Amino acid sequence: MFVRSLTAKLKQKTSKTSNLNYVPFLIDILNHSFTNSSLSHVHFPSDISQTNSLIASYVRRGDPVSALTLFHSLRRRAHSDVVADAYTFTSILRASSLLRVSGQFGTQVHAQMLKTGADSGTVAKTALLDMYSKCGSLDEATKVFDEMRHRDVVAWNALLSCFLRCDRPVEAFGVLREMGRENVELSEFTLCSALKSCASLKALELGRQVHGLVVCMGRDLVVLSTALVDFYTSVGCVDDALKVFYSLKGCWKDDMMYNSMVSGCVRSRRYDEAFRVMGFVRPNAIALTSALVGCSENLDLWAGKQIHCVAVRWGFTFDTQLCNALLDMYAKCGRISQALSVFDGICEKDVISWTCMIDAYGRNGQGREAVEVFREMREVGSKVLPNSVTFLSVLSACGHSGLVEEGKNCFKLLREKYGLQPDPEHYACYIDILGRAGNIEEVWSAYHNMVVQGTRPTAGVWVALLNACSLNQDVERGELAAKHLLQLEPNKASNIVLVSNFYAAIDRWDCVEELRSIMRTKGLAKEAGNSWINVPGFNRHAISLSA
DNA sequence: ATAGGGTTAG
Repeated sequence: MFVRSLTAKLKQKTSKTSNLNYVPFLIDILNHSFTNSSLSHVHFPSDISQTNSLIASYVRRGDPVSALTLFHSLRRRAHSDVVADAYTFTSILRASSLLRVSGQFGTQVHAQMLKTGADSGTVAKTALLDMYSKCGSLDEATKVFDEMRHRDVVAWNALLSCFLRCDRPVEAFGVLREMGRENVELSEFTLCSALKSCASLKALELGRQVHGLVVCMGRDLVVLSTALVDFYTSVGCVDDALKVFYSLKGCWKDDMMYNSMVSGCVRSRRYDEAFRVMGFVRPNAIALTSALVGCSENLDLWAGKQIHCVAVRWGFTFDTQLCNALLDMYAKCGRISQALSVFDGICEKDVISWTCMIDAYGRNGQGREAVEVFREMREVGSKVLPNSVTFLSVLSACGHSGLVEEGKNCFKLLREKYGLQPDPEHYACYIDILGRAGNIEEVWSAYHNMVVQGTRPTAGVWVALLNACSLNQDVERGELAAKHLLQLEPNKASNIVLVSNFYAAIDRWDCVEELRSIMRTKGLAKEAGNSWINVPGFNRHAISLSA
C-alpha cells in the first residue's frame, strides 16, 4: 500500500518539475520492489534503532530499494512511536546516492531532516554534503559545510572530494591549505584526494611531498598506492609509478591497482612494462580497454593487435566497451575493414559502438557509408538513440565527403525528430557543409537561426563562416567573421593563417602581408601537420613527418 | 558520513 501512495505522490511531483530524468526510474524500481523485495516477508521492527540497523544493513548489502521502501513505511506510520532520526536519514541519503536519484529526492529528505531537527549533527551534515556533492549541486554542498559548527576530518574530506568530483582541483587545493591552517589532522582519505588534485594539475613536486606523507603514514594501503601510481603516470613519471607498484609487497594488489598501472604504462607507450604487469594476473576487460585507448592515441596498430589477441584469448570479445575501444583503435589506425568486422561482431551495440563506426567511415572519407550506418542505426529502432556526438560524427562525415543533402537532412533530424538542441559545434559543421556547396545565403541564414535560438557563436563557428566566405567571395561578411574570430582568439596562429587565406582569396595581398608581419612580431608559427607511417622492421614506432 | 581504475567528435 505505502509503495502505491508514494509512487502516486512522485508522479504528481514529476508533472510539475523539470527533473524528469530520474524520478520515473525511481517509480519503476519501487513498483518492481513492491512485488520482488525481500521486504514482503519482513515484519517491521517496532523501535527506531532496530529499524535503523535494518535500513543500514540493506544499504551495506547494496539493496537501496529495500532501504527506501522501509523508510517510506516509517513515514506512513508517523502516528506510532517509531520516528526517523539522524541515523535513519544518513543511511537513506546514502541509499539515494546509490540509486543516483539523489537530486530531487535528496532535497526532500533534507527538508524532512530540517523539520525534525535531525540535520544538526556533524555526521548528518556530512551525509548531506556528500549527497549534494554526488548529484552535482556544488553550491548546496558548500552551504551545508558552512553551516557546520564542528568540522571533523571526515567533513573536510567530504568537501575535498566534492570539489574533485566536479573537476575543480584548484579549489581542492584551497581546501587543503585551509585544513592546514585549521590544524586538521590529515587522514588517508585526505592524502588520496590530495594526490588526485596533484594528478589533475600535474603538480609533480607537490605530489612528491604528498608521497612523503603517505610513507610517513607507514601503512601499505592499496588504495593510496593506486592513487600514487595514477599520479605518477599522469605526470609522465612511469618509473616512479612502477617503483610504487613493485614496492607494494605486504599487501594484496587488486584489479584497480593493476588497471591503473597498465593504463599508465600504455599511455606512455611502455608496452613491455604494461604486458609484464598484465602477466601477473588474469587480464581483465578494463585493463585491456584502457590499453586499447592508449594504442589509439598513439596510433600504434602493432600493440593494438597484440591486445586484440589477448582479448580473444581470454574471451573478452563480448564486452561492448572493450569492443568499442577496439573498433576505435582500428579506425584511428586506418584499418577500416577490421573496424567494421569488430563492429559487426558486437552483439549488444550501444550508442558509442554506432558513433564510433560512423566516425570511422567519416574520418576515412567514406561519407556515404557513414550516412548508411546512421540510417541503419535509426532503423534498428528504438533501442539505441543517437546522441549529440553521433550527430556531430554524421555531420562531419557529410562535410568531409561533400554530402550536402544528407547533411541538411541530418541537421533537420537532430532538432525535429530527436528534439536535441544543436551545439555550436553542430552549427560549425553544418555551416561548413553549406559553404562548401556554395550556398552562402543558406550559410548566413543558418548563422542567424543559431543566434535566434540563443546559441552563442564560438571560435569554431567563426572559422566555418570565414571559410565559407573565402570560398564564396563574400567580402563584407567575411571581414566581419574575421574580426570576431580574432577578437575571440587573437593569439592562435591557425586563426591568423585562416584570416590571411581569406584576404588572399579576395585578392587583398596588402592585408595578407600585414597579417604575416603581425605573426612575426607576436612570434607565432603555425603548428606543423603530422602524418604517421609505420616502417617495416620498426613497426612498433610510428614516425612523425612534419609537413 | 569521506578515498583509487574503462568507451564516443574536433
